[in-house]
Amino acid sequence: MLRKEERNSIIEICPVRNVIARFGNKWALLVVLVLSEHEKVRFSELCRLIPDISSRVLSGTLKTLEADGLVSRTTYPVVPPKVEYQLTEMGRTLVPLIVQLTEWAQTNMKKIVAHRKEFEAEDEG
Amino acid sequence: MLRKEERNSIIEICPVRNVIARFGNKWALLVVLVLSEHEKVRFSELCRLIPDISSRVLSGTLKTLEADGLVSRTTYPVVPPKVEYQLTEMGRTLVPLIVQLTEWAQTNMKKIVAHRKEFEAEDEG
DNA sequence: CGGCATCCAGCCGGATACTG
DNA sequence: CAGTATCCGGCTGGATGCCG
Repeated sequence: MLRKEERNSIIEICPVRNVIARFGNKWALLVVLVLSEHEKVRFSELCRLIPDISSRVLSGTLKTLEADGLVSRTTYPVVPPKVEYQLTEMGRTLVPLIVQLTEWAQTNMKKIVAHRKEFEAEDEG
Repeated sequence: MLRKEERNSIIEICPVRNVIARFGNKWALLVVLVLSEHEKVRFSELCRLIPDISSRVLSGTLKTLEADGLVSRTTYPVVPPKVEYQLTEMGRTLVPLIVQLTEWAQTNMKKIVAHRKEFEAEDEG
């Protein structure tokens, strides 16, 4: 779950790598984004909001985010169980960056895709 | 190299996922960052500037970035071969975002690491 | 010098099934 | 409901070696 330290090297000196590693997580950013839009979200809600994620992976993603202190988890002692997730303060500070990222992506995606096609084409010929 | 389309789902509708996928690439962001600091860089220079990357992986990373149109590659017809990489205009627009990301990381890393330790500790107990 | 080919290990995440 | 357990395929990236 928590990746194990990533052996030595620049990595230890460079905090970025650690963060980026999180973002490498296929669903982490999306989960943060979704949480940023909903205040408090139950596990099953997240499952519905992100249809393609399996419960196992969602669970793992949330646990990582929680471990990092980006997400907090609240359990209610009721039956059936109820658990709510929400962004922490720190988690919320990350949101604007992710949004910018998505905006950049939306702005440039067409060009990128086009360029990629071109590139592959040349590669073939 | 170019990951193959990622099967259907939100993914296709959501450009973000594509971009994030790139950033998931272990070295992509760092390469962009390094390129942003050096204008034109030769392959071997990059190898030195990022000691932990293997030539094979660096090559792949650069090719992906090139395919996306974030990096341009110039070959000089000389012996021994000389190849220079540099950011494209679009690539440069990405740099500020990466920088912000790194700044966020630097700002929050201590807290994150601490939180992670705590979390693991509880988990054990 | 600037790669690509090959090989190979580890991790990531998907599917499925099962619990308190 | 909210996960965990298990199994497993695929991709990523590291090491090494060769080639124009």
